[in-house]
Amino acid sequence: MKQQHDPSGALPEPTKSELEILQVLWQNGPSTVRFVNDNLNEQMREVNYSSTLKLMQIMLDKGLLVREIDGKNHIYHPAEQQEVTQAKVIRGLATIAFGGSPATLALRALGSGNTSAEELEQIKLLIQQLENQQNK
Amino acid sequence: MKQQHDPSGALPEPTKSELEILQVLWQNGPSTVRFVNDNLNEQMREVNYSSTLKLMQIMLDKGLLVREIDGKNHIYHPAEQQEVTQAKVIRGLATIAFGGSPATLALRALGSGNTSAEELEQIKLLIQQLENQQNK
DNA sequence: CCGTAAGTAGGAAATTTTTCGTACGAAAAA
DNA sequence: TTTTTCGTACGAAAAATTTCCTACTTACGG
Repeated sequence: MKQQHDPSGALPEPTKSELEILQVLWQNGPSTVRFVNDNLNEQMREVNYSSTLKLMQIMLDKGLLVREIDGKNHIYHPAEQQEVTQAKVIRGLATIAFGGSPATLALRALGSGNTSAEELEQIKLLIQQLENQQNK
Repeated sequence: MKQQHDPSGALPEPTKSELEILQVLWQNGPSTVRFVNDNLNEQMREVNYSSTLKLMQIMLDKGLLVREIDGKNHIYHPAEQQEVTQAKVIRGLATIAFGGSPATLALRALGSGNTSAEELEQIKLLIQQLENQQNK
C-alpha cells in the first residue's frame, strides 16, 4: 500500500465518514479497527466491519491516520491533532456556508443547540483571552 | 420535473456544492442561475454554467429551492430560512466531529479564525441572552 | 417572419465516497 | 499438526455527488 501524500505535505480535509472515525479515535485514543467499528455501531449507526477497515486503510493511505503494528493487531491513531483537523473542517464549512467567517458560524452554533451553563462559561473565558490579545 | 419531497416534509441537508449556491442566494437575494454562476466564479471557484444550472434544478427538485418564472428567466430563492439551514448543517457537523456538541464546535470556531472585536461583542451579547434564558 | 442570442431541460458520463464480498495470513485451540 | 477463529488486504460494485454535452424554447432585433 503506497502512501499518497500531497507533495505539499498538507493533509486533505476528511470526508464525513472519515470524520466519524476520527471522532472515535479522539474520544478513545489509539484503537483497532474492531474497536472503532464497534463504537460506531453503538454510538452512530450500523456499519459493516470491512467498510470501516477499508475506510481506515484509505485514511492511512492519505496520511490522515498512522498505525503501529502489534502482532496481528493494527493500532491506528490520527496523524494530526484534533484541534488542527477540527479547525480545518470549520474553515471549510465557513467558506462555503458562512461567508468565510468562522465567527458567524460560532454565533449560529451557539444559537442552534442547548448550550449548558458551563459551556457558556468556557466560551466567555475564551472571548476574554481573545479580547486581551487584541488590546495588546 | 417531479417534486421529490421527503413525505415527512423535512428538507435534506444540502451538499457542499449546494451550500455554495445557497450562500450566493443568501447574500444577494433571489437570483437567476446566470447570476449565481457568475458570482460563484468570481467569489469561489470556476464552475460551468450548466453545472450550476443542473445543481439548482436538483435543489428545486429536492425542495431546497423555490422559483418564480418571469418570461424566459427563472428566479430562484431558498425554500428555508438561512438560519434554519445553517443550524441544520451545524448539528450535522457537530454530530460527526464534535461529540454532538454545537458549543464545542463554536469554541473551536472562535479559536480558529481571526475574530474581530465587533464579532466578539455580538457573541457576548448572545451569551447574555442565553444565560438569561437559563436563569429563568 | 427569420435568425441570433440567451435561456432552460434532460440525460449521460465522470468523479468521489462508501459499502461489501472474498481471499489470505497469523495465532490460538483442539 | 490440524482446525478454527480472528484479524488484515484487496478489488469491485454501489451510491452519491458533480460535471458537461446536446436539444429545445423563448425573447428580441433586423
